Amino acid sequence: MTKNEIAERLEEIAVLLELKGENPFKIRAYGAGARVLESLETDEFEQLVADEKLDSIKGVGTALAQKIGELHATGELEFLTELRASIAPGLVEMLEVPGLGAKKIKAIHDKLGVDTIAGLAEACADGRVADLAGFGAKSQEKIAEGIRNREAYGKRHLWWLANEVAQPIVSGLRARPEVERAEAAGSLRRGMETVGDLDFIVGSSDPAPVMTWFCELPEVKEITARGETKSSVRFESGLQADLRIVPPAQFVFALHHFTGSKDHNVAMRQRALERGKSLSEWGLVPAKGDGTAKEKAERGESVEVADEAGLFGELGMSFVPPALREGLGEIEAAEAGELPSLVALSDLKGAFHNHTTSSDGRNTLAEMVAAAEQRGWAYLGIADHSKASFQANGLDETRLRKQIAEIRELNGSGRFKTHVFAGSEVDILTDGALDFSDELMAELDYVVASVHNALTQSEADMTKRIIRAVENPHVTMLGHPTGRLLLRREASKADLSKIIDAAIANDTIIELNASPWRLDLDWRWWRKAADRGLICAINPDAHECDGLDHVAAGINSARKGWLQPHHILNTRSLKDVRTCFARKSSV
DNA sequence: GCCGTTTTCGGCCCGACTGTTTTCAGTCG
Repeated sequence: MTKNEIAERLEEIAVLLELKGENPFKIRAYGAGARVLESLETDEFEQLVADEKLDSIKGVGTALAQKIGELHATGELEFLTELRASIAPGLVEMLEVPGLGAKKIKAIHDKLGVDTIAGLAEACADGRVADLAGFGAKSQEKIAEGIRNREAYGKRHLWWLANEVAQPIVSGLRARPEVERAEAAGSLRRGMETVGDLDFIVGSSDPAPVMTWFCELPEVKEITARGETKSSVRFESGLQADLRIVPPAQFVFALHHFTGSKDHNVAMRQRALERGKSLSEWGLVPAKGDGTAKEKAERGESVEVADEAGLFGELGMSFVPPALREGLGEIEAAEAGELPSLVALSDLKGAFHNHTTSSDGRNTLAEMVAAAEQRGWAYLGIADHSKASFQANGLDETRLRKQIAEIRELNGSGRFKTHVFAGSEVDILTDGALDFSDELMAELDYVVASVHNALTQSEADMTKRIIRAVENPHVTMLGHPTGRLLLRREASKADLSKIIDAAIANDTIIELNASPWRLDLDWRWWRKAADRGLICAINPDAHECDGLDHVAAGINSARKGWLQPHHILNTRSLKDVRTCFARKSSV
């Protein structure tokens, strides 16, 4: 069993133990074990298993090492099998209902004998839930509502769409006279590919009118909590938003706290404690002394900081950009002054994977180039679909040659300042062969090779198929390597480690497809891959002019992957990109 | 279940809000 599959099993154990009412710290240990496994490189993990050194991993002790070892060797774990058998799957599902946690689910199960969502809905309908100790009419109605809207409430939201909702709210908050500072925090600020809910942090000494303004936004469908300093609302789409208002002096601490991630915060707090201080959303206060952190902060015992850089500085660290705050080594790097200078949107000088009306785009070649010029890009790559993608009106050899000629003519005309590269998004056929001949591909400036069919091949077949394409000397870059569509379609099964190795060995670039629905290759792979020499191309996969702006989503992911400008092809000058393409095509 | 420059036991991050309670447990982030 692979390391990520093992991590999933540990996560499952954590959930099941929670429903059993186990010691919360034991539960946390399983969850922490799962996360630490996910962060390990596969080779590293396999070595540790071979050496029987699993317990040398921080967060993995004797018990977890034994269980991980058993899962790795046999793919099964008796402990888990028994645990599963002892808990009805319906109880696990109930965790998705807002307001229901392990304790309440246990009470419902123990006292009412209910072990399915349907059974719970019935128990709400006939009033049995309200009669339970610790429950009442309101809890019952909330649970019933949660079951009815389970699908919409449980759903995550694409970063891009959530950001479109969030930005006007941030602007609206900042425009209010009572508001000194306002930011969107949470996973949105960290640039995660999907977002569970929105978190707004406001610094103000007069919170009441701000709270009212927020709760009365026209798009609010329901107010799920309303207090003096915190309110939660739900929008029509099911997206939930929280507003927290703190005194201006505490704004930076609250912003940092609610930006997260949880792992990052835990590490930051531990670091503060090592220095005799306690960090919370209220401030950075001495760990010793009377009262809670909040009380100390209110007595003025917190250090004062003007911004987050000041907060990190107090803990002897350089500023950690929100994108890196995932608890994946950023604390250590910041302490050592070894944080990367992350790539920024302004570093991009163009992009390579874009479509026109020749295949399935909505704008013509000239319109797309004009849009690139408007954005100040030095170059734009056109890579329309190849003939195998007939559903996308892919170009055959004749139409492609005609397009190449058009592009050469456009470049020669001097009509646009933006240079156009003639490329193609060539289908990787089922067996790994390419949809165009080597001769035709040699006529292009570059080739993006992508998989568009037979996405459900076995891992072995898909890996072999993609590697064969990556090894073709005419393939400049691999497009959307896993084919995933966020929240809609799972990634294809493939051994990405092997594919990355093959790309590095063959001087082939891998795309970070910046379409907000794809963000593929996922940011979690990039840090180590780039360290080993993999070059990235951030490509919007634009199907219309405005689609070029999706590079911003790609930049978010690239930053999360610790990428710097020199890791990314499209930060290079026109001249350098030409050199890179020429080297590849002269092979 | 994990961890240790207070090391083999006793901690483990912490606060807001809700609902059901009369002082707090549960959920959430």
